[in-house]
Amino acid sequence: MKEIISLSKQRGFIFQSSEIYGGLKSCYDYGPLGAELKRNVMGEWWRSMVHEREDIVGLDASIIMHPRVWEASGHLAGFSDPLVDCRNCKERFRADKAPRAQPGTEVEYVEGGRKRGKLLRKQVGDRGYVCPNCGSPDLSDERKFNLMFRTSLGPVDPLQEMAVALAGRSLPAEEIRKVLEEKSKESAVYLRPETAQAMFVQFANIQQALALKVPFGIAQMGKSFRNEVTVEHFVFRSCEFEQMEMEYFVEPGKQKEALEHWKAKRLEWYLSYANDKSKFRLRRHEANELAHYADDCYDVEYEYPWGWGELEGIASRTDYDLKKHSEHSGVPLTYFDQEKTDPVTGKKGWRYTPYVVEPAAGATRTTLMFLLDALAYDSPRPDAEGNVKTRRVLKLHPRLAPYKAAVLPLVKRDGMPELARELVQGFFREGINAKYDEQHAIGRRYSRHDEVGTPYCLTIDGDSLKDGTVTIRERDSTSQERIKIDEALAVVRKRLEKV
RNA sequence: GCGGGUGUAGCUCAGUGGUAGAGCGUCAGCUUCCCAAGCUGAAUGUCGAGGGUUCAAUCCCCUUCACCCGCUCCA
Repeated sequence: MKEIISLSKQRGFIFQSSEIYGGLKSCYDYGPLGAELKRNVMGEWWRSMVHEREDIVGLDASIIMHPRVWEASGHLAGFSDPLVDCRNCKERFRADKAPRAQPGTEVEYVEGGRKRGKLLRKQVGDRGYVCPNCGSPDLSDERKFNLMFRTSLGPVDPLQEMAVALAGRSLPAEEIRKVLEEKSKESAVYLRPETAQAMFVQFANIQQALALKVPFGIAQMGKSFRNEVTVEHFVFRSCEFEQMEMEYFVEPGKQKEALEHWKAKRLEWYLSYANDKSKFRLRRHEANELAHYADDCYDVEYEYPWGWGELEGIASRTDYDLKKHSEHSGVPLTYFDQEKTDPVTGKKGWRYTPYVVEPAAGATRTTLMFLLDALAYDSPRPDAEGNVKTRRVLKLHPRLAPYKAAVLPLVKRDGMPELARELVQGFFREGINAKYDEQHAIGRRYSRHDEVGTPYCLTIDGDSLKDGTVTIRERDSTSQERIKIDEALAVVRKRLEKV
């Protein structure tokens, strides 16, 4: 992990946010190379999910939505669970998920929450639960921890409203909180904690505008925000992250089939870009870990340096979301199929609320995963000087690589730079991100491009000027072949084609 | 949030209670026609931030910020 963090910084993939100010917890910036990589990851997702599918369309919704969206989705309630710290074992847990115990009864627990040690006794408090980890009733106060970022929309400063409301009044903490809550609620809006809701909220608009027939899907990529309890593992879990989600709407009863389709399809997508296919797996959720809206769920997991972790969740969300939004908004979010027979009435024509299968991937995580998957070291070998060097190379899939080709004049004279610049312009005209590079000796340029994953290096040498050929060097094997300059573009384009 | 660790040049790291070092990299010049080449020269640090102890702190103490490794939830 340290390797990839270090490489990320050295080569301009990922920097810590606001680093000169000491950095900001869990916030990261994608540098020149990282920006390209992440764009490519997301571009490939969009291509496979939207462009190559007749049944899926795209959406790019506002990050700030009507606050009632989150009321309907359950995020406002579900995301403000009371959290409690255990004073004995220091565990932090959700009060509503803690084991219940009769207030007043005396319980035994081990000091520090260890397996063996001093036995302590204490009565269960009025709240009627104990620590799920060590069983101790010695707990901190419940604290509300809202996972959504809240801000205020509009020019009115809610703090001023609060100040006026509270001026000169002496109230207990609970009362003050009520006033603050009420005053802030008037202008309160939230940064979306997932992109999914917009696709439910715009279901009817999209279905009608494009005259879509079930089954169909709506896909969206973009930023989401969550005040995570703990942030960890570099960009793996951060408060600001990027998602790639798709909601696939199907006829009730067809969700199982769709889930099967998407779990296979999505795993295959990752594998088609990855080097080490043994590090991927599908894991089915246990009944007790399913979200309240889901009736089944699979995770695509990757074996990160710290163990197996999630890349994408493929959930069968039932008709929960559309129904909830329909209830809260009063707008029917249903689909009418003229051909089908209504199973209840037996008449032709069936109006129903579609079921949803949702492959929801983390774009930020996927970017990190591809970096981890790509990092490789060749076996050490001596260089021209006899010093043993280990080649570090990012074996990124060519379609994900920030630069597709580097165009290098072997030396900076005799017209080589001019010819190389001409060639690189040709790539730009084709929309292929190539890089002209004339700094340093050729070996060092190869090495730098290996480290950022550039799959092909095209070198203009003396022969190029005479016979119009160029050498093309392949990143992983470092082998070279000589091709015609006129054909260089076509050769690279051909190799970039998705297999 | 708790425990353990880390923070010194662009990067990787060494170091000492008395005005800071290496390797690599960077820049300039010369040389160089294929895998981090050579020679010459040059630049670079509020030693993470704030406070304290001290004649003197990068080093000792306190606070704080950030990251890494464990413990738990999500994409």
